[in-house]
Amino acid sequence: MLHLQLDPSSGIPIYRQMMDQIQRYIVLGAIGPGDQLPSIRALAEQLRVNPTTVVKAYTELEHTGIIERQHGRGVFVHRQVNDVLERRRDGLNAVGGLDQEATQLVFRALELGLDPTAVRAVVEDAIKHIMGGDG
Amino acid sequence: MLHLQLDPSSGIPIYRQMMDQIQRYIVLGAIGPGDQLPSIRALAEQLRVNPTTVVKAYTELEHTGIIERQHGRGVFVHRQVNDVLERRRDGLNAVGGLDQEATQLVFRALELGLDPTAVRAVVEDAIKHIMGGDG
Amino acid sequence: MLHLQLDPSSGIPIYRQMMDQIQRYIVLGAIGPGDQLPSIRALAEQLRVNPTTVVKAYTELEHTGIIERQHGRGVFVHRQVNDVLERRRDGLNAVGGLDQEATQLVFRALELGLDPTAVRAVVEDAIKHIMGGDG
Amino acid sequence: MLHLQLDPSSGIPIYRQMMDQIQRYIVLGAIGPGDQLPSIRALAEQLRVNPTTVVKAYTELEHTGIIERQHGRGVFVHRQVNDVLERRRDGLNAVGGLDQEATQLVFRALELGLDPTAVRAVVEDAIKHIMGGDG
DNA sequence: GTGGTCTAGACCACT
DNA sequence: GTGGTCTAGACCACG
Repeated sequence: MLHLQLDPSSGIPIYRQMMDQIQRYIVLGAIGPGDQLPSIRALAEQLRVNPTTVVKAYTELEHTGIIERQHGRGVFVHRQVNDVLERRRDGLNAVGGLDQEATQLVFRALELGLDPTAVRAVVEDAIKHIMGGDG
Repeated sequence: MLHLQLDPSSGIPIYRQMMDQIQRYIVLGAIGPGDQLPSIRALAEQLRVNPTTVVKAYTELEHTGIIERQHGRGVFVHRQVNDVLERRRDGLNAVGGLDQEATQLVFRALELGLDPTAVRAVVEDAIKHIMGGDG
Repeated sequence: MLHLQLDPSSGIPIYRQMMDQIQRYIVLGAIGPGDQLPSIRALAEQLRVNPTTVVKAYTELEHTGIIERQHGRGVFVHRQVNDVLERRRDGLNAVGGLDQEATQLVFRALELGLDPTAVRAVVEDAIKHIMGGDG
Repeated sequence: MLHLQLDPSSGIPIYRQMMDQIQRYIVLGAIGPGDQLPSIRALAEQLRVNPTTVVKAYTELEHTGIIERQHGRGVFVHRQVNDVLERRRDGLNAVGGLDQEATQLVFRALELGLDPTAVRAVVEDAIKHIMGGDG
């Protein structure tokens, strides 16, 4: 059962929040290649969001090759999803790995008035949250 | 002389880019409490953007308590800006405005096959890189 | 149906008049937490003002925590609006209740050359105007 | 010695704050007809404001007949200031520039959970406090 | 000179 | 449909 946590007032588009979280389930192995995802209608009802929002999230994920929609059958994790992730791994490495994102994070922290120690704490929290509490 | 670098095609609103960079100047100490900022018109001209866009950036920064606008006189770094930053430091440790970004970072790391220790190292490098280079 | 009365020649900015009146509707309980407010375009049309003026009123009200804007969905009375009003109540009490404002009012009256009886009359009018269910 | 208290960040124009307070001194009898007021230059220096701001305050007060400027001699409380105040008393009872302020006061009271009777009491206290304590 | 407000209208993003 | 951003330009108010 796919459980997504949405925050309409976060400033991040709902369809984006959905995409990110579905991707994470896949990366963490909670769902794998060929697994079926909830129907648009079901997910929309469950999350109390507009069906078109689900459509947008699924469409974007399909464009990236993460999922595949089969007419009349449903939505599934793409059978070659691991290839996609693999290719992405290489792509990120080519650009220089996570350095840029980490730098960005630290800058954002400074802009918010946090000091380095606070940044480390936030990162630790994220690590704990992801590695420890997965479904 | 405040120099801002704008990227109109980044997807990030121009006023947001301005806010972030001005905040950054303040956090890094390039400008301090009471210092005057460029006038709306001057900054608009310099950056080749519409004055109302500058107004929006300044207005939002004023709402956060970072700057202070004085009708007929100009725009200034708020005299109690350090109090504001201090309060943020305390307040945002619990609320975690950076949580999502940090989570994103860790997930990207997972996609790359890195472990938590490697993430910490990357973040440390970023901190050193940024904090070590100030005058 | 939210009915706002604007006076363009009052010297008070239109967006400020809108803010004040919407706030009053909420304080008086005419609209409550979660209720939807008129769309920007609808309100602009109804009041014959520019949509950006409505945007400004709504933006400021959002900053105070009174309302909540949801991209693509609409504008709503903030679900925790009562918390905001509560905090404001406390704030006013901390500063010394209404004494300061009342004193200010009487002083202003003196500056205008009014005597105490006239002040009482003005206050009575305000009470009648608000409590008496104005059109 | 005229002592004015200015708050540049109150939102109220500085020249207006000056006008209000000078008027208040006169209404309360601290200074009377024919008394000399500080020179523009002296007042500007004392209050650390732009001389043109003092000029504006004095000019506006002169237009209302509250003060008179005598070329080369200085600025004085108008010798017929009491006539002006008298005329106002008669004329402005109906117009009431205080309506909005009174309305604000009543609304704040509502936010505090006070009823109309309590508002009247607060206003009475303010009147007593001001009228009772004059020289 | 400064900032404050408002208009008219375009184009984009989200639900 | 909704809100979000940006432009161009006018006019007003303040110091």
